[in-house]
Amino acid sequence: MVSSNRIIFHIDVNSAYLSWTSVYNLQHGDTLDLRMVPSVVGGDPRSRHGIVLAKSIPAKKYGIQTGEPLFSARQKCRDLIIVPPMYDLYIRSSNAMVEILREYTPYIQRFSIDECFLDFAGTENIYKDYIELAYKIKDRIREDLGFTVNVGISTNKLLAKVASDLEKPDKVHTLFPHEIREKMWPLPVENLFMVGRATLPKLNKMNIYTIGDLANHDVEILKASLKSHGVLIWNYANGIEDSEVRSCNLPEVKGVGNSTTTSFDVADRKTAHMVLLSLVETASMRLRNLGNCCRLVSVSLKTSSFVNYSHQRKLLTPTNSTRKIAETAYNLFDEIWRGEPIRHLGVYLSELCSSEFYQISFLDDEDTEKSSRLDKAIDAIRLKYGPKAVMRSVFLHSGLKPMMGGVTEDDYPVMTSML
DNA sequence: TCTGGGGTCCTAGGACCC
DNA sequence: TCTGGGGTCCTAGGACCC
Repeated sequence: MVSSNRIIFHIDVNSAYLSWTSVYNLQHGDTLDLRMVPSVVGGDPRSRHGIVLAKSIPAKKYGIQTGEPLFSARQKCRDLIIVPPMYDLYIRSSNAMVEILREYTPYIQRFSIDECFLDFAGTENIYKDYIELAYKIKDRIREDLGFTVNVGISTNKLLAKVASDLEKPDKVHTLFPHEIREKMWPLPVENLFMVGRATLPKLNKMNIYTIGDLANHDVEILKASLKSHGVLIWNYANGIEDSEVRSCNLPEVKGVGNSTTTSFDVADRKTAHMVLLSLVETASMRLRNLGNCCRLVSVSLKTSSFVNYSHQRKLLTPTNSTRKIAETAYNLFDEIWRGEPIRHLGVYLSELCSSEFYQISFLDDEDTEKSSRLDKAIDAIRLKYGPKAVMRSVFLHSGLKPMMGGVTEDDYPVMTSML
């Protein structure tokens, strides 16, 4: 049951990756504050990872956007400073922030590495003024940790999130239901959560340009053309949203996947299999760490001309065996590959179930049991000595990493399109 | 030196069953 | 005896988020 007058905060780290790198640099003797100059965090173009992951506010003024190629970002600003990502630092910075937030309420949902929802249910007698509280939290994070956040305040998560996005950086905004018309409706419709680059042109075609235009459009017409998504964004435009701040009972993981853009085009089956094996090593280890088996294995690929396709297969019995999953992935790949040069390969394991059930049946199949014990032993060594401690001999001198894809120990909160 | 990687959810079409 | 129709499962593709 959701109370109608909840108080929800949305905390959003300003230019998260960039701020965190900047603070780290300043703390280590650097004198330049990257946040004050046109700068971005970006991948390495030599390995074909050259996109903007985060931008400073001055970089934004040049029209630089997250996700855009560094090549094009540099054309917009010749003096652009580009720094590499530091993922370990980002996880530590995120955790440090959450530790502070926990002092104010136990009801915290980590929505992504740099965003949290806070629910202040049952605190009416503790906090007299929530706006004052928001300033206190914001300033506390800045003083203790050195980076700034925006705080959005409202009665549901959607409105709080829109509020925190209003004006940056280092700001507190409210967006209560009575303020929707004045503060939210004039905004461009693409600012609304869940209106992405495919939906925007469809809305524009219907003469919808602002969130207010969407809110006041006939919902039946939206439903006819955009199906359930049309109803969802119409509700959002009207501030209607009632999901819980999920601080516990987190939804179970639906699947684990790893994918990679290779530093060169893969042109032969054998190399493709090696990349797939490397991805399966990472994904299946994550699966085992979760205590799960999967029943569905999917392989996806992107060609050098950016065409995507995928293929999947349901297994007769669930598994978490590296060998079994890799063999399935090889077969799937061989069945779909049309022979073009490959830029990107991915493996996704889903339809998960607990691995405990299958412990017993391992005894039936000597081969499966052996393979499971081997996986376990290798996982333990990698946990203790690092992922490079054990590698399959095929990777020796291959120039390929034996375990591709990220998210291992510190499985940080997943980012999703669900509130 | 041009375009990432981790997710969740939805839809459409075809197979298959009764 | 000139072609229904509902339900479910499977698969591929694409939407969205950060």
